[in-house]
Amino acid sequence: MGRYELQTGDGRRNNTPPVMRRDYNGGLIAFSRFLSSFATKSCSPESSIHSQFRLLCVACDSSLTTTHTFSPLLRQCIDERSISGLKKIQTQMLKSGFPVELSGSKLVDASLKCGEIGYARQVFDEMRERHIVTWNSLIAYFIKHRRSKEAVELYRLMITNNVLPDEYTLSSVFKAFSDLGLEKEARRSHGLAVILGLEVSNVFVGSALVDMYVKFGKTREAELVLDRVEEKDVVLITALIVGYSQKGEDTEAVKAFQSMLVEKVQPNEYTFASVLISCGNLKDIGNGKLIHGLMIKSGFESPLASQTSLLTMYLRCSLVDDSLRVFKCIEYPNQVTWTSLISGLVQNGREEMALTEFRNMMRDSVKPNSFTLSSALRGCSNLAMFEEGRQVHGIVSKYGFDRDKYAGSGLIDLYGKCGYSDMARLVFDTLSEVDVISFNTMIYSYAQNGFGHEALELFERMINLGMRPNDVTVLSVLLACNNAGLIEEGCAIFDSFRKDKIMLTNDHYACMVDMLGRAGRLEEAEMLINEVINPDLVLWRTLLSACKIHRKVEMAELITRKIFEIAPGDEGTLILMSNLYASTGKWNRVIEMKSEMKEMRLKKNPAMSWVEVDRETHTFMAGDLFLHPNSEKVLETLEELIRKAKDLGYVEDKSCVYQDMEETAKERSLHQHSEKLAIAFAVWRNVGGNIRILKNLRVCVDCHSWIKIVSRVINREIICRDSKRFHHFRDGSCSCGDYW
DNA sequence: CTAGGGTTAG
Repeated sequence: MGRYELQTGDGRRNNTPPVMRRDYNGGLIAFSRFLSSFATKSCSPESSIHSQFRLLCVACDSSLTTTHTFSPLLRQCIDERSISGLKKIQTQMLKSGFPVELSGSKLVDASLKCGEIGYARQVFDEMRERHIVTWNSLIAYFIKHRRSKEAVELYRLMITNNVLPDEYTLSSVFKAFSDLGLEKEARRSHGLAVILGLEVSNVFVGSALVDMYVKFGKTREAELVLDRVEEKDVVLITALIVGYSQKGEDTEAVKAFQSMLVEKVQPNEYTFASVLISCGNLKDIGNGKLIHGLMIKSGFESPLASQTSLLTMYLRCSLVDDSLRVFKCIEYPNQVTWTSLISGLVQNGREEMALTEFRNMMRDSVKPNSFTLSSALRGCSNLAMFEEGRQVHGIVSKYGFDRDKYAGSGLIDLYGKCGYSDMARLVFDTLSEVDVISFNTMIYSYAQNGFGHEALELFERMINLGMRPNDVTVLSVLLACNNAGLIEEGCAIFDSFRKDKIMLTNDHYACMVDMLGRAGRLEEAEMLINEVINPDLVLWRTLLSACKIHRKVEMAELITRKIFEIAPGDEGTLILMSNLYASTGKWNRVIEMKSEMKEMRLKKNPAMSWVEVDRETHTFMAGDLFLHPNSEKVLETLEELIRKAKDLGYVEDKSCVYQDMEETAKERSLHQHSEKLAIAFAVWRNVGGNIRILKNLRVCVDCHSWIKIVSRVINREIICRDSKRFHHFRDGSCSCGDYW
């Protein structure tokens, strides 16, 4: 009998299993205990089930079993995920005279714990009468595996079978209702919970209800449920805080958190994770830091999700250094943590760092998702980093996000901002699902590249698909019309949306003012501004720049007075006026403007251009010939390009010079504009393919006509992104049609 | 034997 040798609870050696000793005092209990200890002491699970089973058969034959006797063996089967074991137990149970109605609950539970729904369902279906626990177990299983539809179906079946749900049923089934959006049915079950008194008495039911109303977006009703629950706990209150936070009712979230502290309910990692997001949204760094301290004091600073929220909070509050300090303390950042860091850095204008962190993430073999990729792509497109963006595109493909709408709109934005709206369109056409934002991004890409008709066509398609355009859509379409000189189309679209006043913001009006103003319809533009309730600085400045284009000094002076009422000594206005006076030869007034600027300690933004050559970005500043180490070669190339351009008819446009100087000096000044230097550099370095340059200001008339001719001279496309839009120079003309 | 809440995006 060596194989039955075991250590009993009191330490004595015992060579005979209790059942063999026919111990009538508690023999059953002893047998169960024996099986348990056998199960835990066994080294080889395989043999353990087998031997236990043989013992069980002995017990059954001796009629020494209750359903309880099977528990240790069931536990063993669960540990080993042994469905065949469960089936043997069922057979044995039936043989011992236990009907499935009696053993079913345990079997269903064990089977579900083994992850085997099929067998559980089979046992369930065999039962003619089912204990409430059986229903609950199955429903909970479906909820846990996000099979909400099956959960609800089972719940309905339960009701039709006249089985009343209890607190367990209700606390899980509400999640399925919110998941499926079954609000009406959910409310009926809520009513049932009220009738059964479970809404107030059971905090599990209460928090499930709060969570459900929160998911339906009904925070007010969630509040009402919470108020009725008798004994409020962390989970209940946290569910409501989460609701506020996700709905953007951030002030409410912080308030609920504070009252939770007053009620002496201890917040935990979940609570911290959500309330910190609200602090971030509110840019409430005071409460944010306070909560950070509380989190450390309560010992909940280590769970990853709460650390991620902390990181996000600091990033939203633009405290990049603090956020990096938090990040450094995180031992194993996951996908979400990295994504939060990368997107936060991009939002704070730290694109280079964001991309470095993106590479670090890849190095650590943390998989990116569509959130991560769209953030990394936005980092690239903000700086028009084409090569870097191409590499990220490679990663997008590698992880199978080519057809994803989030990563996709990042790619569309990237190609759009790098001047390749055709590549952007290729991405757009492969998306598996498009929504308003995909359309907006694509329309905006066309808009900034001056492809007005394409943008309008897409807009029309969007309407035909029954998609509701939003304010960004309208702005992109208007911008497209503006950049392509499609004034009548733009006015028509604007008028059709004007009835829908909510859609139109100051930005829309600014776009229209720019459009009309540039077309010389200054009075109409001014009438539009007067229509706006609160015309802002940008609107007036837009009209002012139209005055500058058309050299309407008188009107400009009137507008300047208006602007100075809102913003005395506004920098942009002074620069515009100075340039207007310069182009109309009023040099005295130019000096006045400049001295005023000096008084205000304002400095004009230096004009700069960037060009990417061999994956390296080179910077050029207007008039600064010695910024670059190869300035001699650059100048040599530039002179040659100017000479060749002149052969083809280029003449300097001296009205672009806003300084009073000799004519030859004006010419020299024009020759040293930053975009000319950048192009000369790219030509000297013999860039393959297109030349792409980026400017911080708008391209001037002189450079524009020069670049047109140069594109023919070197027989290459030159793409220039200025502060507003793209110009594609090809074979002597520009995509903007000389209208910008 | 069965139950409730969290972090990232265009």
